[in-house]
Amino acid sequence: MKSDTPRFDPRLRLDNGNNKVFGPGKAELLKLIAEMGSIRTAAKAMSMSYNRAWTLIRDTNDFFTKPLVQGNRGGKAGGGASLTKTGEAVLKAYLRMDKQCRQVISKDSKKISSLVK
Amino acid sequence: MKSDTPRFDPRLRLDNGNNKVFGPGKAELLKLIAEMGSIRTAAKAMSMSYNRAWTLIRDTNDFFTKPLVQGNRGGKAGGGASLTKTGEAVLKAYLRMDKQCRQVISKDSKKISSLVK
DNA sequence: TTTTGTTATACTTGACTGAGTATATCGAAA
DNA sequence: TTTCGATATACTCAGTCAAGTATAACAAAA
Repeated sequence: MKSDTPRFDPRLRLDNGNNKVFGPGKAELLKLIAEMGSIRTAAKAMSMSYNRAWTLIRDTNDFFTKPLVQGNRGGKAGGGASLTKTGEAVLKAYLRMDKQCRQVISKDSKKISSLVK
Repeated sequence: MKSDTPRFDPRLRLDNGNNKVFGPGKAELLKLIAEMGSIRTAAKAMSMSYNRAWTLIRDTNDFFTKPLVQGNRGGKAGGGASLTKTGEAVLKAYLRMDKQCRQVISKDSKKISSLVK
């Protein structure tokens, strides 16, 4: 049973007034880095330039009291990146929020979607 | 008890692939139009140009099977705008979703926010 | 000490987007 | 029939943001 009717997407964003501290994009990026162990590979998986990904991570690391991503240069494989404990905690909490939101909006989301062309 | 710690904002967006069909901006605009009875006044209240507001409404009306906003030209007051039944229904459902999301994310939102500089 | 593939960083360019501007349209009331 | 303040619509312009490009730094292994 597949539905191609568009549904609401809860885009949870944390903003500090001037900057987009954390949102769905950074969450997805963190998730992919955790899975793949590389900023470069994660960026490619999102069809995002490495530059953009790196900039997002640099900013993210700056916004929090402790960095969320740790990068490692050199070595046989050239290097890699992984989530810190803090990064894992933030990602986990974010994913939980996202899931819960999708659950509570389900009914109204369908209702509104049914009125869309 | 006021807290100036930034919190997550659930930005519920309905997307049809190419277009942002409905989201927090249009919801706010509809809400203000309902309250004020005018696109112009509502736009000003959001520090938004009338043009921008009108364009958003035109698109919104196009996206749905029935228009959400009805504009009236002429008359003593020059005209005005109001929500249709559909518009009221969509806005009401959206606001309900928004409220429920804020409730379910409360705990995790605080948790993540506490890690922000 | 050369190779390798990644992270780290600066700079330039092009596309998108909203603001601004201008103008036409409308219809009730004066 | 003139006025009035709003809706309705088409343009142009500037600022923002991401993509692209280029290059340095790095450290383990061959």
